Amino acid sequence: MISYKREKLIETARQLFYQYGFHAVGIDLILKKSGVAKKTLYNHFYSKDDLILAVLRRNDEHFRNHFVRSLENRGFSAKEKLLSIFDTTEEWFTSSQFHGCIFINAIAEYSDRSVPIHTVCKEYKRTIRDCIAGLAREANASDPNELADQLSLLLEGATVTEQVGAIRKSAERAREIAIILINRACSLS
Amino acid sequence: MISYKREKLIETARQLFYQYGFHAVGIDLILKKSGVAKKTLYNHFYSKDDLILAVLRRNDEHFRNHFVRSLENRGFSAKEKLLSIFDTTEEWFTSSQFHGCIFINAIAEYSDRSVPIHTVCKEYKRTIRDCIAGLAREANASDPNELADQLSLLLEGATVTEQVGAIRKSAERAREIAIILINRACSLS
DNA sequence: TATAGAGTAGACCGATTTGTATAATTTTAT
DNA sequence: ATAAAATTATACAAATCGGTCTACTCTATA
Repeated sequence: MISYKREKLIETARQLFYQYGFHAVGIDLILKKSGVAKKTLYNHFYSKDDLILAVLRRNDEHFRNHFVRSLENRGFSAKEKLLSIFDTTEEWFTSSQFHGCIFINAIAEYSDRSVPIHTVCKEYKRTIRDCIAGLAREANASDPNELADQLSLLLEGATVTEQVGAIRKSAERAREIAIILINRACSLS
Repeated sequence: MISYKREKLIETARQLFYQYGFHAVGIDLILKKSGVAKKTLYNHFYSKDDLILAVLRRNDEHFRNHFVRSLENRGFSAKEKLLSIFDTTEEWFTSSQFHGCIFINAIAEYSDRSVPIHTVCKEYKRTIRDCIAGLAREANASDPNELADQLSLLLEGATVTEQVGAIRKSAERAREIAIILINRACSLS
């Protein structure tokens, strides 16, 4: 028995927070856009921060599923999968309504490392890195952890650069650098 | 004839915006922390957004001065200067009260590309890239613009990764990748 | 048919938001 | 020294903030 109102709230809030920011978007706007009553919101969530947490966790699930699935479909070898990360990323960039990484955006507004919103974002980033490290291990990289950290750095850099919009073709650029790093780390295999 | 009150407001606002975000920090808090009267603020600035713009422009000046000066002092050859970017960056990361790049943080809260706050941030990023491109040209890189874009991407990636805090030693990592890219681009000289 | 759970609309709360207005006081320049 | 400018403290406005609460409606199931 899932609640459609709850889903509707999360999805509406996600879109608004992603585009306009977390502090900039008020509860009332979310209610108006979703067509849900205020009481219902506070029936499902303790507070606005709790709703934000739900949005981030939902985004985590969706994004990670999308991430992993696209890796499965795209590459055959682990090395190809590592590279295809940047193809998936490029598709993300060119999709409509791209406003960077919502977790990065959230951390920009919640810098206090002790608040749950911050830690959830940090954990997500760690999970993605570990996912990449698994692929690097599969690809027999000499130092899979280091390669994962490197590719993560490229990913973040491309995402933020694309968000700013002052420099173009970030995903392609990150991909090219990734080729160099992957070949370097997997030269033995 | 510079206004001390104006300077005080900008610096106080800079600290608060940088740590807590732009929407999260209200005018009243800035006034309280700076010890300046509200009328004085609106005598110097049209609005809160105008104050934010002043903060960003001030940050632009300071950061760019610091950036260029540290490059002058550190490296001797253009190639060394390019690399020393990441030493300067590492110092920045380890300084107290690091909360990422204020321009990136601002863009996260003001995604609308038509608002001045967004464009000022974008222009800043472009200026830094062009500064790096100048060094790359000095270093006789085969494609100085491409090298500048690559190093900018590394810089952004390291900054955001450090801000999140899930992966350590981002500046050193970016530096190591930079060595590879610089040597590749300047192999002829 | 009766009941319980979930949702709705909207009033209401106190606090806070950006920004204006007023009047007294201090600083500055000539 | 005097006039002008700048700054002060504070009250005020209108809107919005997150959140609580009441009263009413709808629907599913026992």
